[in-house]
Amino acid sequence: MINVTLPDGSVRQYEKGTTALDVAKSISEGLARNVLAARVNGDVIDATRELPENTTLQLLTWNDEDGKSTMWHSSAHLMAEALEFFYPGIKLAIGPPVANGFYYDVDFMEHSISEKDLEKIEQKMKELAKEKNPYVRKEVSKADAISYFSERQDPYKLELIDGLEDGNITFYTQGNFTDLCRGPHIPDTGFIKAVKLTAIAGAYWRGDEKNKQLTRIYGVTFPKQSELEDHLQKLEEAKRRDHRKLGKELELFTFSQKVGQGLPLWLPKGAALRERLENFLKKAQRKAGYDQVITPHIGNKELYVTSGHYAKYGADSFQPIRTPDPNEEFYLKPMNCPHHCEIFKSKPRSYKDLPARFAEFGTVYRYEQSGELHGLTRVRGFTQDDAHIFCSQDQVKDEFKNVIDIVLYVLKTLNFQNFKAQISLRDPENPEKYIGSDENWEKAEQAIIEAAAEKNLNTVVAYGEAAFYGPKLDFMVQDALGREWQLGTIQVDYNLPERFELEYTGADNQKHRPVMIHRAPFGSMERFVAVLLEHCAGDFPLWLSTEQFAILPISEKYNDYAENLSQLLNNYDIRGFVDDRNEKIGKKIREAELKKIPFMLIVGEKEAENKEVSVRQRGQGDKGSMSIESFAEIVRKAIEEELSSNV
RNA sequence: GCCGGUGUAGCUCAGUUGGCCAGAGCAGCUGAUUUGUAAUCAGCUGGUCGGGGGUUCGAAUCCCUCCACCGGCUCCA
Repeated sequence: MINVTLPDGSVRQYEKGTTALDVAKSISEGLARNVLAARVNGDVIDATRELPENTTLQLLTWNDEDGKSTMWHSSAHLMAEALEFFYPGIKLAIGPPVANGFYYDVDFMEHSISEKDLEKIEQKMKELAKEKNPYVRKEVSKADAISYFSERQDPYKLELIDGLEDGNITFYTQGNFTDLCRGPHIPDTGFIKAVKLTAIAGAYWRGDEKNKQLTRIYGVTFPKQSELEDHLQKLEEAKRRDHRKLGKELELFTFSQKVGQGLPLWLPKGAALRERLENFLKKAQRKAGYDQVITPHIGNKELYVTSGHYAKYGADSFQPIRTPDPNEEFYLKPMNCPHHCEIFKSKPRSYKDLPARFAEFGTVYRYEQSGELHGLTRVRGFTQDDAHIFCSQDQVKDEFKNVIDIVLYVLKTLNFQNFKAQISLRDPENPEKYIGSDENWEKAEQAIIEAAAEKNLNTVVAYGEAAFYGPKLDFMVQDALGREWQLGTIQVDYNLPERFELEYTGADNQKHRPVMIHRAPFGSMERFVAVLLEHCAGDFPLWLSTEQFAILPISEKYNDYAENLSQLLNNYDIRGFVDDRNEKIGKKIREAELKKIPFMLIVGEKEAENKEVSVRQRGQGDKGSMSIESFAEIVRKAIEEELSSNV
């Protein structure tokens, strides 16, 4: 007999040879139908494998992340089976589950495949799924594994086997398909009820662009057709919120082939939005003791030789700007830090001057690979809400906490609840990759960890993700498709103060090297606006809206009254316009709603007589009539509330 | 940069077995209408069919090439 401990703490006894699936059946048939895999003593294994004598068991279903990924992993095998049916002789590389489904990388050899072929592959997968073929696990020796894939002339699997230990190799077979695989897998293909192959893309073998490029097919499967439909609906919603689409519709920004790839043009409404965000942050920074500075868009080559960026990125960036003097070269600035270092150096500094905080909305240019460009999130010219703090090592922690406060204020004011904070530290295995003394690194890493803890941040620690010049703390949020984007960042830098030979005089009258902290709460104006657009679907908070109200006269007779109201609201510092076109009220309302204007003020005979306005709120409909003063008060209070989210 | 896809009016899109002057809706302009909470009606304007080259009696449609965009890969100070 074996003892099985379930998550609720209860212990049950079973015959030797019992599987997780048997346990599920003993609890209920319904549960058994939903069990995709099992967590046994911490490891996720097939639900069909024999349980050890003392087992802590958790049955995994579609509601568990591990259940889901097991299903998707099995789906990748199912897709491979279908692919081999249509394209005999193809070579399979790897087929793992990912965040939103699975993929398989395939070398199609002489075959070619396009999106049109996906449907027939889906159909075949569904057919195969209906056969309810079990996924059968088999342990094989390394020699047998090699001989199996040698016969099939699959160089990719052979390379993978080469890296595996003998005695630790397993094959999984379902139907007519056998694959090298660690598993685990779902009990049989019948669990897969809905299939959607989503995309074809290129991917390099082992992610190295020197290797052969394979064809990657992405797909997603579900245990119910309705779940697939929900998923597709979510994708539609994501498309609706896409910042590129909204940016065009709301006339915020555009691109021009003539101006160049990745170089956004901010339209009047977009520029107004940006200005509001900048002022919002400037105000917060002023309170936090920052000084605003301004530096030019280009810098002498010497500046970047000193900073080290010339050696590292010179050849892959925008090429130099020349002058009539053949010995002179200027570069577009790829970052603001070197300029700010020179500002620090502009006069002797004392410890009493520290921390010095220089802030600039600095526009920088980076030659990103053309395939990397994406709307406003990845561009070649962008404006960082940059600042550099020069402080002593002892001040790092407090400065970090102050910056965290600003970042949180920004995220909270704009209603980003689902952000992640990542602490990036050294890779303990490769200490030689980093510059700066061990002691300073130790101190800085500790300072970040403590600052984050004291600010109650929910953090993940990533070893080896630090920059070569210092550890950092990044804030990530998700876009409409669930892709993660880094917004705010705070980085410690030991490199530039060294290279620029920055120093200050300490209380001991000795020269000391300051620590530099880079930070950008938005990240960049471009990326932040993009993510914000997707986050709020274009429904900006009132304080950010370019047009806070639209006055809609019922007929042209009331245009004068409307114009007066508009002036009045302007005096209250509320922005908006009068839609004095000769159109029906229904049309004016529709268009104002589509333009995402927060308040529509409808005026006609009644309102003109009673000196009132009829207020309609975006997405909520009629709010009734009131005086213009009451309306102004409502707006004032709403904005005050939006901006008061103190940390 | 690489793989795959797309490019027709300001916007959204029809039109591709090569063939009458390249179409629609919205937007814009003109006029009628003077309107009560998500589209009033009529007329008009607008396109080197992404750029260049080629095949053909004839090209939006077929071929070559370049550019941009989209989905990925790689990269991201």
